[in-house]
Parts: sequence; C-alpha cells; structure tokens
Amino acid sequence: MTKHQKIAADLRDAITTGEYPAGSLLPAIPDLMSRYGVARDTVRDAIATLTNEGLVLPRRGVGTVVRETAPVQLGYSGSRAVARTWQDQAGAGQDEVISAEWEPADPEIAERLGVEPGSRVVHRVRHFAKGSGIAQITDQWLPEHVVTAVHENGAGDLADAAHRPDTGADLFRLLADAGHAPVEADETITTRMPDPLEREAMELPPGVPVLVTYRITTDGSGRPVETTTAVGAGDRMSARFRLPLKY
Amino acid sequence: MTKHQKIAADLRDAITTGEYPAGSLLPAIPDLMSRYGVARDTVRDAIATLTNEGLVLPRRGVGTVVRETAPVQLGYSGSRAVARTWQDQAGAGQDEVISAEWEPADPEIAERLGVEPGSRVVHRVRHFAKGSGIAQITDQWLPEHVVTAVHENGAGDLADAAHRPDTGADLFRLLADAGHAPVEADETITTRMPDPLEREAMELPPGVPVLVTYRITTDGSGRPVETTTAVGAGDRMSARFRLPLKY
DNA sequence: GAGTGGTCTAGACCACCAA
DNA sequence: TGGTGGTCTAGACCACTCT
Repeated sequence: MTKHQKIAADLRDAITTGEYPAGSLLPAIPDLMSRYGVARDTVRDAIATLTNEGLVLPRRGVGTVVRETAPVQLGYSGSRAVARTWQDQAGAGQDEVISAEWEPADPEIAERLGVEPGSRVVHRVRHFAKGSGIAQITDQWLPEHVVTAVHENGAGDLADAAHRPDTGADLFRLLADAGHAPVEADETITTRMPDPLEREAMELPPGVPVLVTYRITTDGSGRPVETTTAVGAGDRMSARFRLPLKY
Repeated sequence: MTKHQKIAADLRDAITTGEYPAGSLLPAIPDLMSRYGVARDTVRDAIATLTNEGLVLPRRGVGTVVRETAPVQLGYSGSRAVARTWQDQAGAGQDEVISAEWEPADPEIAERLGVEPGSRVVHRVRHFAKGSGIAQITDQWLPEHVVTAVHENGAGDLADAAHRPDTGADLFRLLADAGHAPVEADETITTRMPDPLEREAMELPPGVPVLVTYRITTDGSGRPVETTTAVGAGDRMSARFRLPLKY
C-alpha cells in the first residue's frame, strides 16, 4: 500500500468510525504532512481519493469538510395512486418547464417514439428544483400526432412552454383528454458520473454520481405517446416504486 | 481556467467528438507535457479528472485507454411476467447465494421488517455474476416467522445456503407456498460512489458509481416478508420497470 | 529494453475565507 | 492577517506491459 493510500485509508476509517463526524474538518494538509512525514502532494492525493468517493469536500480557506452521508428515505409514506414517485430527501420540489419547441427527431428519439428519424417532435426541457438548486433535468419528447391531438382538443400548444407549463400527471391528463391516454411506462434506470455541464447545472460536488432514467410511455394501443430522459443529482434524488408482484 | 482544467477540457472534447474513440489511447504523458509545456503532475491532474468522470482508464505499461460508453439497453424486450427486471447489457447472469445465517436484527433492518431490534432474522448474501465478474451484491433479510413457516412447510431451511440456494422468483414461490405470498414490493433506488470493499468485489474501475436498491416486500396483510439492499455496478447493471399508470 | 503510467519530493506562488 | 486548500514545477525512482 502506497503512502497516499495508507493516509486515505486511515482518514476513511476515522470518518466511518465517527472520529470525524459529518460537518467536521479533517486535519489541515500541513498537519498531515508532518504527522506522516510526507510532501504536500502526497496528502493531496489521499484527500483527492476521499473527495472522489464522496466522503469529503475540500473548501479553500476553510478546510476539508466531512460530507453528510445522504440518508435514504425509507418506509411507507408514498401514495398508492401512482406506481412511481420521484422524491428528494425531504418532500417535493418545483418542476418547471424551461423550454418547449419543435425539432427534428434524432435517430435514438425516433426509435423510442416509433417515428421516422427527422420527423417533427416537440422537445420539452424541465428543471426539478428543490430549495435553491436544481435536482433533476428532464428532457421529454412527444410525437407530432400527439401534440396535434392535444391542440385540436383545445388544450393549447405543447410547444409553448409559457402557456402549457404542465408536467407529470397534469401533462398526462392532457394527453388522455386528447385520446392518447398513457397506460404503461417502460423505465430503465442506471447511473454514471455527470458531465461538466450537468455538474454545473445541478451544482454537484465531486464524488456525486447521477441517476439516469429512460422512459417510454405508451397508450392503450401500445403506441408511444412520449419518451423521457431524466438526469438527477445522486445526493438529492431517489426513485421509489410500488410494484405489484407476479412470479 | 487552470492549465490542468484546460488540458482536461481539450481531451474531453477530443473524446466526445470521436477523435479518440473507445478503446484507443490518449497521447502519452510526456507527449502532453511537451505539447502544453507543463510539468508531469499537471498532465496527471488533467487525466485524473477524466478518470474520475469515467471517461478514461490509465493502464501502466499501456497508456490511457478511452473507456467504452456503456450503452443503455432500451426497447421492448422485457417480460410482462414481473413488473421489474434487473438486467445487464447483454442478457442474464448467475445469481448465487454466498451465505445464509441467523443473526440479530440491527435497528434499520428491524424497522424495515417490522420486528423488534435484536430479534432473530436470516441474513442471505447473494452475488450476481455476469461473465467473470460480480455485477451486483445483494443482502437480504427475512423475519423469523417467515423462515419458520417455510421450514414447517417442508421446504427446508432458508438459513442453509447449500440446500436452499433459491433466489428471486424461486424464493418468492417458497414463501407463497408457506402462506406468506409476496404481493407488493416497495423499492427505492439511489446512487453513490462505491466504498473500497465494493470496488474490489465488483472490480469497479475509477469513475464508476453504484446503483443502490432498497426493497421491502410485503404479503397480502401488508406485513413484510423480506427486505433487501442491493448494490450493483453502475457500468454493468440497470433496473428496468414496466409500470401501469394511474393519474 | 523501451515506453508507459504511478508515486513522491521540496519548494513556490496563488485564491479564498474568517477573524 | 494568517491559515486554508489549489496549482505548478523539475526531477527522481518505481511498477508494469509489450516486444
């Protein structure tokens, strides 16, 4: 085990055993340098390891802060009305439509929606905010025939974010009223590290991954009525499901 | 923007634009040193950034390899028989029971199962393997009354991994036969970086987070029959759901 | 053996924060 | 103002891989 690995292991143990509780500071770099008899960058390597594990957050002028371990909300508090609920750690936030516009479907979106690549779709971008920051960025696409049906039903233009700010269940009701009631969603959830843009938008500290959700929603005939890609901050979002079991 | 940030940004762009496709090598460190006129550690800082983003994987004696971008499997290939399926990128793997033993319930498990802390529960550990490596580690706990019911039903001892290696749907059938049919699962999915033990067990490269699933399964009376915590490799696992919609 | 990345040093200067 | 972490250098040696 190298020196910086040894230092990282020592500090990690001290954090997990509670010697350095959440919110407290690790010893300063010069302190650790003399304690272990190593150079500055060796200590920094060790701290970088813990930073990338999401354990600590170095702050200039302050010190290396031990991060809160994100408690995962459990227990039976969810609603039975929907099979799936997004939640953060302490209740709901605000889902806001940032933009909505027509665009040609790229190959992936076209395949998800079962339309020809390049055909017209409405692309809606939403930000789910909790407190001061953005916790999830959602990209949603709807095929032209669904948007047209909603419009002809007198419900307005889904490509107009200002006049149709609907999200989630509200949007689904619009589709249902227009004869395209969503009856099933096919969701796939995975995770990865954020790219720099996502890191900036959601103010993600180092060592925090994102939850990525891909969804295709279909109506009674099995035809897709919308597809969604959502990227959520891993330290603030979790996905919760109530599933009827068959086996 | 600092020098190492600039270098990282340049390399990231080159990767995403396809100049360095997956599997290819980045320029060697001495090469980048002379190209940018910087010291070795400055280049290493830049490469460390990309490593922690999951983009590259430095290999001694070889070079800095551009990683495959994990393609997410989409489309309608899942079974309707169960509402949720775990899958890796190319089919199913092997779920093996590593251990099964009685232990006193710690406070969290006791709360999930609705039993007294310290009461006897069976703790089963499973490894889900795909190819050569472990893709998911599952910890499962069952309350004493359920284990007893299965045993009295003549189905053997769930604390005996060798004789009761059942997982997933097979295990659920045992519970159902013993009068504790699971009818609903409450799942919460989140993500975080792995700890060193998880990283070693699942052979996780740097920059790969884990998917964490918490589940409580209940029978027809709403009483928990098992609870599970699963940790899956973010680059090999995704969770897929088919959800009936209500709104 | 040649080339790759990994570790480590000793020192310097900068950016930031709180008292 | 003093202490914190962030960046960067020039050089050295080590561990590993491939030929």
